[in-house]
Amino acid sequence: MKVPDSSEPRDTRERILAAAERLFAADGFDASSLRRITLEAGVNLAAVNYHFRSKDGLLREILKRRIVPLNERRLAMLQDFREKSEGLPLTIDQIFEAFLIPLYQKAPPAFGSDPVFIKMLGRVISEHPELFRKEVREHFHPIQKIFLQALRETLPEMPEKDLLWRFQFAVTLMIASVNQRDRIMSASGGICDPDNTEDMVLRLINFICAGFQDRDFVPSEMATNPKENVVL
Amino acid sequence: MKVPDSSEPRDTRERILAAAERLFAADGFDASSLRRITLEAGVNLAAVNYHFRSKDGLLREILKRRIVPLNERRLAMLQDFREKSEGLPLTIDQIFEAFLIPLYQKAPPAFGSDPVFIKMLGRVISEHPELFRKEVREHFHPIQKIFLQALRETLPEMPEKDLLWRFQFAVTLMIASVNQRDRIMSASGGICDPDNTEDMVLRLINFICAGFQDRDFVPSEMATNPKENVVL
DNA sequence: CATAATTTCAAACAAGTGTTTGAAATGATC
DNA sequence: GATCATTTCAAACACTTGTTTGAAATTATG
Repeated sequence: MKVPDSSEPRDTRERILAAAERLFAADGFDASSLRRITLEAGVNLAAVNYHFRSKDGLLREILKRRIVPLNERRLAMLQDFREKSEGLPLTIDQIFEAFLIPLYQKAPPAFGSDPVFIKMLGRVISEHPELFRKEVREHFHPIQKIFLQALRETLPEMPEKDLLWRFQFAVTLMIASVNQRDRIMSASGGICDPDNTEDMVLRLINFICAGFQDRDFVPSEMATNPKENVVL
Repeated sequence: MKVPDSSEPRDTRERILAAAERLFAADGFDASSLRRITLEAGVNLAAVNYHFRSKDGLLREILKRRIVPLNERRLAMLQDFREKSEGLPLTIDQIFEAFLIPLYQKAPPAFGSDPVFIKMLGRVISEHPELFRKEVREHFHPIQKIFLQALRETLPEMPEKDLLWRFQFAVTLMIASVNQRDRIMSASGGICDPDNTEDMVLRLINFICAGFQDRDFVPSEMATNPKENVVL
């Protein structure tokens, strides 16, 4: 063993998964070489291909390990709210609390105070959207369906397309807020601190729920008929 | 010349810039090799290093070319609104129309119907946040300051920190909506179509402006005191 | 037209990538 | 304790990357 703190005997797989998740989140998928991952994990280079077939296989394994318990926590929280409200439709706040908060919780086993998984998710989604289309279809779509149904019960008068768009904006913002934490921090002059996860997620829920409120928005003529030759 | 449609004589620089911007937007910075870029541009491989010093230099040149006219269009639109409203504070809708719409316009010279630049921006921001920190400081921060000031005039009673956070959410969502267009399309079953740029940007403005409306949000006990050992 | 500066080009360079290999080490099983 | 399967390891493989080189072609200048 190369690493000094090698305690457990047969944890090669786990060490690789932990190091890879952390590096993917910090530097992205392509930028995290297998040599770097195996070095940080304290295992041999060939171990990744032995245990996970390929680098892609390693990513898929990380995803599988995280998504299932994440969605269980989401559904449990939604169920708790349902029991409390006894038949009445949930509030938008409750729906998005159940949808967002589990994402920003430390996933066991924890690798630090960061919500590493969603950070990794954001990076890989924008870097290699095709790499886990299958996992998205298999694990995210069913959950999304459940939460969309809850939203429909709460907002029965909202047109389907409006509801869908706003929900997609919510998911997009949810992912990107973690992904762009550096930009947020620097652009706000350090006043907005995405590392204060609890503060950020509550503000996020508040912003998203406000976005579901109806308002009468009439785009200006400049928006619909932009002048000059630049067309929208 | 390798390319069949070589018409103009000394446009090597422009051809590289155009091909690179398109490829960076479509596949990301790392995934777009100089060989691919120069092949699509119909120029020699070494031309990039000759004209732009390095691959990083090429990216910086693209950024410089786009950001300046973009911000000019933003300020012009803001000024138009100011003249129309004669001293009165602008509406939130007007502020974000001026901030967002120029971003989604085709930038001249146009390479297609896509708003290529913001797509590229989103990819590079999440892939290499450090690569254009300087450009952000130099060109984005001043603009942001102007629009934040306008928001402050419109919402004088909102606490500074709340205003800043919501503005950062707006910027984050603005970038990510283009960046995650594939995910949005697939997750909504094709109902939400980000390629319909005009529709998306109007919905985006509506969603963002709603997020600036005040509402009384009290996080549930589950949000502030999550049960079990998973801490926020 | 000759000379000088600029630009293009094919070729090679050094470094890094994911993956494979086959032998050594370790583990479990009888 | 011998036999078998599993796991580890150093080394090499085939490939791609951004960059450099020095000569050829082109353009501009006197």
